Amino acid sequence: MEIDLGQGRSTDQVRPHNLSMVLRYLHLAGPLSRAALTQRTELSRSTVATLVAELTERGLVVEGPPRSPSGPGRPSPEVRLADDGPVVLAVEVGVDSLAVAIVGLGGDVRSQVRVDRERSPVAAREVVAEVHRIGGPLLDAQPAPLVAIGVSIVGVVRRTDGLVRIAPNLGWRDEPLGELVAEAFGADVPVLVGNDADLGALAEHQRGAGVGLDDFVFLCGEVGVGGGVIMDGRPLRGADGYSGEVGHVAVNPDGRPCRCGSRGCLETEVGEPALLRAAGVDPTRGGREAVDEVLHAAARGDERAVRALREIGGWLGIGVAGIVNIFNPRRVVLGGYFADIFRYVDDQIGGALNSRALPATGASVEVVASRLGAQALLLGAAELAFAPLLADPTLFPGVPTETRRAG
Amino acid sequence: MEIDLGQGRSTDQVRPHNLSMVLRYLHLAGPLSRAALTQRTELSRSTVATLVAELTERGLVVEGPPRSPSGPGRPSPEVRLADDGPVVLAVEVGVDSLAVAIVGLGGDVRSQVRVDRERSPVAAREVVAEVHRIGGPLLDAQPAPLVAIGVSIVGVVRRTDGLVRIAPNLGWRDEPLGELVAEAFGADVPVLVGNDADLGALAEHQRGAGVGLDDFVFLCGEVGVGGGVIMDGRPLRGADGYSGEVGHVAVNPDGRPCRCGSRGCLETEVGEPALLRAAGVDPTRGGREAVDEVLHAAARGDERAVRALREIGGWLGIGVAGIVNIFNPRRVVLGGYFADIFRYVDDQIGGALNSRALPATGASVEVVASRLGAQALLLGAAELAFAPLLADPTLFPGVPTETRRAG
DNA sequence: TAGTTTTGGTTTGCAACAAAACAAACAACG
DNA sequence: CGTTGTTTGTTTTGTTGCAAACCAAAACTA
Repeated sequence: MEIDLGQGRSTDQVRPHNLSMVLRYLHLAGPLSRAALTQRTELSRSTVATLVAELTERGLVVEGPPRSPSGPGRPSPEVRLADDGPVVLAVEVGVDSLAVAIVGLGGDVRSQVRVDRERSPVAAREVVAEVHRIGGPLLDAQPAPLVAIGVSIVGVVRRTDGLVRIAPNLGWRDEPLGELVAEAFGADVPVLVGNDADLGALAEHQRGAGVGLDDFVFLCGEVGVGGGVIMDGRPLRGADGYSGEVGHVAVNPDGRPCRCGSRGCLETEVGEPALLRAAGVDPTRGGREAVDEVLHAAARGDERAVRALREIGGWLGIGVAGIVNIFNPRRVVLGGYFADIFRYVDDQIGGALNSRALPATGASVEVVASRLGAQALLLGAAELAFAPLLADPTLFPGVPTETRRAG
Repeated sequence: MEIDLGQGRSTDQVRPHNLSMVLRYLHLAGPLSRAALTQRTELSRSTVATLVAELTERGLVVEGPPRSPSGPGRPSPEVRLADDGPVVLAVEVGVDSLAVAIVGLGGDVRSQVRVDRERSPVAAREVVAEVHRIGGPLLDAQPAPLVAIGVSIVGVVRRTDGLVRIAPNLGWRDEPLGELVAEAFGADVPVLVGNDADLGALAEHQRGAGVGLDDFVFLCGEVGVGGGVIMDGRPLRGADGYSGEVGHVAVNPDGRPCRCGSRGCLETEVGEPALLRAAGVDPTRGGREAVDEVLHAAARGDERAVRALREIGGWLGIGVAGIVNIFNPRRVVLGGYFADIFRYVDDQIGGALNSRALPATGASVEVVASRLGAQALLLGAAELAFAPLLADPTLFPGVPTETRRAG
């Protein structure tokens, strides 16, 4: 029961912190003049100069000529992320597809491959082999230094070690996905694994519909329903990293039984199979085309499709209202197939919020569709992989030039 | 859409941070030798010496003789919080009672008064007048400098300004409670208002059943059900501060209608009135005696009381399981009247967790009763009031001795 | 009483940022 | 086309705050 309040701070932790801040501004806001950096960081000009110099020396940023239309006064050189800076490998293991991408700082997707997948259980080793088959060439084809691998997975991931505790749609239990990936790529870089909805939230927070918001929830509709929560500007994790699993919020007392043992969970009522079933499409087909079929039918005015969407929208609204009551987010971002059906269910979600959310909480929330769409998970995986470097840019370049305090 | 990553850090922000850390260690862990402080903070001896010297000069701590049974080596003087250091006024506006206390650093309750209250709507001004009537003498009777007033209220509080948006049990809507209290006491100190469950969580985290845990949920049973959530060591707030309002999680599809417009909410199924009604006690009576009556009856083996407790336990278990799924806490702490009935409902909550919580999440959680009991809310209010001072001890003593950077 | 251990106190050194003074680069204006 | 004003980069100097090293002090141990 030792109380641990963390460590005291010494002067030499100031520098990494400030380096991190400058790098993160460039990472999120894009190229900025040195003058703009001094303004944003509220540091002095001399300090920003030394910080940029150090980042330049480390090969993370470059200073270019000032942007053309400058005002009066001496123009300030533009600082931007180096083209030959570090990259990460982002991997997305989804229900319907596998994707791999090379991503640089600033969310810059250098190359990308996506392949379809059968919607059936597969061994983890097979998936990893396939990932390596399509990802290997990408890695070989690019010269920039790889610093980490980030993996997004449709499943529940333990925070401490990245173990995939359960991934129902893949038929996995307790698969050490990170280790398998590291092994396959023979890479001596860290491999970080995250839940897809958590990573979607991360990506939307930084480059999507959650930019500038400290408190929002990302809701990801697939076969199941995943949730990723950002509170106070930081991902909600929980004791083991399972926080934000909102797929099993109860929405329909008379609903179908759920694999969690309950009945009428959000997941069973608004997962993709529920929509297809309601619309009279074979739910075992699944995938984007099946959903598109329903949407097209609805656009044509097909009665059954419209009714199906309305039904899903109703339950989704109830679920969103519950989530809003619990988390009090500023915004709810709908991703996965929810983004596709959003314009058909928007009104109903609004209605549910009006009738079921607590007045104070419901009034201040906004529901929108994902802005990153299919890219969200890959970008989130990249973000996960870049996180350590962004938190302490002195980790790069990798070869430690001097002894560093353990952390 | 300006991205704000906060400010860069300069060397002179290091000192306040380290002062804060030392003070918080003493605040939470009690008296510590200087040697122990160097160990915990991982700072050098010389730094700790100057930090303690500054805190001593500010009148926050004192150095006393070493504790008697010391080992070999030069004994290290014991540093403890100053007896004549700052105090706060803690106010608790509950359903059944009002309480006021003078609290020093370290959670030291110097004096305290509690009076019963009728369970009926009252004007905010009347409540505040009563608080002043019982709290004024306490303030007059103690010499230490008052630095803030903290108020716990059974209601939903807006974070930005402490406005009480709604307090159903008091019949309040949009009452500027903080302003009223400040006015009544004519005090020129800040008045901070917080939701009771949030403050209970804060108190349990620091001095109760949540000590040392980074992730836990405090569930407070009264007429309604409030929730306070600590995640990653910090209170969950949400966009407006309404986060953690778990009273309206759906637990019973066939339950009674709730004032929120839904039906079978956690609050309607396990609030105090639900227990009394199930046990055949007049629910309008309410209060501790009524609950005690049920508990005594159950202890005697009274069939109806036992069944009532089992019924409540069942719904509470379902609610807890839902909350556990969403937040993945390490522990759930039951406060308010839940603490009193805990030993009767323990098993059922465990059963519900087994059957309804997701395996990974449910396995790592523990449900316990509050350790602070009736003191929790007052201590939480005190903690709220002390928070600014603990975060930056240079705020004390109040008279600014030199210009300080705005922030 | 002498040796060992641990800590407090003091001095010295270093890292990092701020502030001030100066130089450079541009726009606007006459 | 030169002058003036504005803004920024650069260099120098000063300050803050922590660590490390050394010595002295205060206990225990034999």
